[in-house]
Amino acid sequence: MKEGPDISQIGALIGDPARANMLTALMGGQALTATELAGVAGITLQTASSHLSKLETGGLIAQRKQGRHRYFALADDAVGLMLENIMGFAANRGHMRTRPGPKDPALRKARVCYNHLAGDFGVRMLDRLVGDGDVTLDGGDAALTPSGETRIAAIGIDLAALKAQRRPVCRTCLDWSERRSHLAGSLGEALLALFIADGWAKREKDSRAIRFTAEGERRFMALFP
Amino acid sequence: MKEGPDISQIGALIGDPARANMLTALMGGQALTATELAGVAGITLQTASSHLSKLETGGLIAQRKQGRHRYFALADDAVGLMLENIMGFAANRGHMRTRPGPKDPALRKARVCYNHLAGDFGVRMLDRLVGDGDVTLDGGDAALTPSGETRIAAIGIDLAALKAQRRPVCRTCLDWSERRSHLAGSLGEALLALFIADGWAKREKDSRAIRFTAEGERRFMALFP
DNA sequence: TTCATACTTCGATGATAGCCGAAGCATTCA
DNA sequence: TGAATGCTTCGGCTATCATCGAAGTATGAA
Repeated sequence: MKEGPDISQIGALIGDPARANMLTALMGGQALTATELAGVAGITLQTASSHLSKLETGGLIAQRKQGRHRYFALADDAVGLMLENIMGFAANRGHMRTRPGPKDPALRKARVCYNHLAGDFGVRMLDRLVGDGDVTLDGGDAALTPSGETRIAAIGIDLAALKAQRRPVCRTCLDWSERRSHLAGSLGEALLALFIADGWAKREKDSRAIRFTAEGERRFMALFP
Repeated sequence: MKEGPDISQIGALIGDPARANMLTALMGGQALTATELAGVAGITLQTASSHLSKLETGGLIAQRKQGRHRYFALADDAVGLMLENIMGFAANRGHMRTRPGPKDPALRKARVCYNHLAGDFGVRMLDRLVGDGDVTLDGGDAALTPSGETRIAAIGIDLAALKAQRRPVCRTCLDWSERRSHLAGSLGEALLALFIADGWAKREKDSRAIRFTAEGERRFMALFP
């Protein structure tokens, strides 16, 4: 026995409630300071610092120093994909944090998944792109077809800039609430950023929820009917 | 905060080395007794029993009584998919169990992923089916096209029987060694079972590795060139 | 320089949980 | 019926680790 990767180290990192809360908060996509993360986990700064260093050596998060602040964020997309995957399983087995709160429907409708759009809206968008032949799927990978490139460029995304990066442009990510995939990768990130920059939607304070304005929702539905 | 599913419970279950070893062993797909699982985890029967009851109430495994034996197995496909996903991440971050052993190449070539074929062979098979237009992908879901149904039936799979079941016929599963998807679902299970029943391949003892005979490999390559 | 903020490190404490020995059920076999 | 096997439950031990107070380091502001 003793073959293959060791999942217990990753599991142990996620297994502590304080660390799990921090990771869930970081799934919101914004980099947070140690003090903020201590707040969401409900622990003191010292304890949080200890947790954060463990998460960092485990490769789950990365920090960026900026002045006297240290901003922590998920290490990369892969962490977000894995966490969303586990969330899907947990939701499936009834491992919910508490009773479903009032924010639950909003989360299921539209939320941030690390850096891209998830929930009903996110799934709908990918469904439409695939259905129209603009995106092809190949396992966890995805790719834009020529017609898709035209469509995305028409929306106002600078595709050349995305392709210049090393990370994949298109990826799929399993949605925990819809149990279907939505669009991740640098394109997924750019699309969400565009929706927010154009005022179609904005992030709720201290939550992963995304709220579309009436006008924004109308335009979104027009783009992905 | 405190929104969405709680990943810490799942993480804690996977986070203990003994339990992680048991789950990895069960990824081999065969149901094992408490005594056997205690062996792979390197602990006594009493301790193993305690771990197993935790895994069961957590929804990760299920037991089947048979005479004076109790056979434990992963609860369902979803558990296998999640574990393989975490393994992929762990391998990616260098969380390996030990140094890569002699069995490592064999595992990467072909192995069992709960109940279906994984590794290079598994990925190749799905690639071919998708490339030939026999399987279409849609996020984590997949579906057979009419031409695919003909092809699968020609191989000798009773598709009607698979469709009669409630579980999905086609699913994709992210492969930890190849970092691409292979075919899961009842069709993935049926195909592996067929390869073994026809003597093309057989399971290695006490390992997830699958060894193809020379003749079996030739036939497999002819089917999925 | 002095003070304040942001965070880390050290040290001590306490609770959790893994672990095993022993005893208790349940099933099968002789 | 008695003995053996397979597994669970109980009780106590121990080690780990999360936690926080206190002290230390680093950056920025006054």
